[in-house]
Amino acid sequence: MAYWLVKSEPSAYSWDEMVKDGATHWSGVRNFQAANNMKAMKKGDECFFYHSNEGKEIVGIVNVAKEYYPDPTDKEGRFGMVDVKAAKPLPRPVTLKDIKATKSLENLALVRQSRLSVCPVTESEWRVICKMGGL
DNA sequence: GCCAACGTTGGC
DNA sequence: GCCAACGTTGGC
Repeated sequence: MAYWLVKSEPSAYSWDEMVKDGATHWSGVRNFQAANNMKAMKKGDECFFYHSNEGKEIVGIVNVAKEYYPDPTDKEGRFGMVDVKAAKPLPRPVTLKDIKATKSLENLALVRQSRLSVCPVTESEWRVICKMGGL
């Protein structure tokens, strides 16, 4: 079991929409590093759902429902996507500010590489954030 | 709205 | 294969 963090701008696709849809195609990623991370995802892996730009907080958890396959929105055919389904919300959203103030999360990929839209989370980081989020 | 960081593109 | 120019992301 591996852990990840995926970002979305609420104005583009928010957690509320994610919950309403139940499941969605995580399409539109056009960054090789992010795509490589998606390639490494296995069915059942858990991902934090992070709101960038507005909110700047982790609001929920989604599961990988389908592993990496071609993204039909990429005409070049170079990138792929995964399917994710909504799992559960965090009782208390964990903000970027909280994360930055937490010593054990200083190496979180989200903090170190703020532009990477799909990044890995270690098991210990996962546990720390879950605890902060009230799970 | 600004700007820093960084990935990508394209000329050489 | 290097590197400058450019575009985009995302925090502030």
